[in-house]
Amino acid sequence: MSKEEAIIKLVQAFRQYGYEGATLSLLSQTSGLGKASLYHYFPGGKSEMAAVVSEYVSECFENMVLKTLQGEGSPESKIQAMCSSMTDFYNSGKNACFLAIMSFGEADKLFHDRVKARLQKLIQTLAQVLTEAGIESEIAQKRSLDAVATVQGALILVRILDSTEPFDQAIESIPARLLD
Amino acid sequence: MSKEEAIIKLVQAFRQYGYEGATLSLLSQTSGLGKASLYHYFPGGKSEMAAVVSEYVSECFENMVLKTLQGEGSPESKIQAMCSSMTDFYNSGKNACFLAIMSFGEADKLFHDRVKARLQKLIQTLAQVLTEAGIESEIAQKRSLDAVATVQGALILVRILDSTEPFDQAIESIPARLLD
DNA sequence: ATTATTGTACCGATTGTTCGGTAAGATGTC
DNA sequence: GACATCTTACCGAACAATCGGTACAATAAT
Repeated sequence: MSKEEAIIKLVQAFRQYGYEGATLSLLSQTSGLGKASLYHYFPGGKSEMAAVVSEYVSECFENMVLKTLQGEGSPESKIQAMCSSMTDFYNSGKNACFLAIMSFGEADKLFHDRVKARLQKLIQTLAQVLTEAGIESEIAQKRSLDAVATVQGALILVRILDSTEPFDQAIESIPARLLD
Repeated sequence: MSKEEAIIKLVQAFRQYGYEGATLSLLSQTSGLGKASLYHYFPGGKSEMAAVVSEYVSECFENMVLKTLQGEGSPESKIQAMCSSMTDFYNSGKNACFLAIMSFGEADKLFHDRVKARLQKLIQTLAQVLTEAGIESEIAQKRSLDAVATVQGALILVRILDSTEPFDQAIESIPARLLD
């Protein structure tokens, strides 16, 4: 098994159980690798596993979602593309957000700065697109923040309510909410 | 120390560290009670502590927030009152939402149904106020869902970004968003 | 005197982690 | 081509520490 294959399997475990809840034996079980083998790939132990997995997910997010905002095209089409890619990335809301997962308890102490930076980058990138659309910088910032919060909240509601409706609805509302 | 005082102290621990992260020694340390004392008050152990604390927080929420939606008065004033009481309840966003905390990992398995029911009650109560304001039932449902998601998301952003601005902004936007 | 509360010592199980070692393939030496 | 060497991938077993939980005696309160 390659390291990347291992990482992909670990993503699921951390997403579902959180940092504290994802025990080594669970990670071993989920990945199909023995505990000692996990330490072969991640000498830094559990925190390195979470860090590497976090990095991997962030790269996926950048390639799948952020990239749609940075290319050519009208702001409207970019935002539409972002909504579409977000639906894929979060699997219609069934995937919890890794940043949110890593903002609790021990994980927060370990990764707070990195998580914060990643979220700021998302908000800033989104706000940039809005200014391209002629929206004043301060308002663009506010709307980006609002959009990100709405999606984050929707991800929580999906998990609690056992329905993807909150996510679908949130995504649907994003374009109009950002561009007025 | 009375049981209620103990509960109040336990709230902080669960809120900050989550269910899995709140170890018994941490709960003992935070509450100032020895393990034996904790088991005296909560014979069911950690899961009972979480359940009782969860119940306590929910009652607080009902008395502080939901009650403002159920009394007399215009829908506008009720919603304004809800926003105000929510700001108190969540301490301007610095307090994480207990329902969200309890929707992860092991806690989700233990309390999923109860958490789901509480959230549904909030959404339904809010939608009820909107229908009083003459808004069509289906739209009322959607807007309530959206408002709750926005607040939930804002609570996450506050924690990650170390700023209460997302929460303040979310609360500020709620009345207009609900009543058009 | 009785009940409620608590500190201490302990339990088995599980935590994250490390060690020693195996199997296989690549690499080098002759 | 044959042998030794080295790296990579992996695992079973054990480590100290901590987990959630219990038993019981001591203390405090009534």
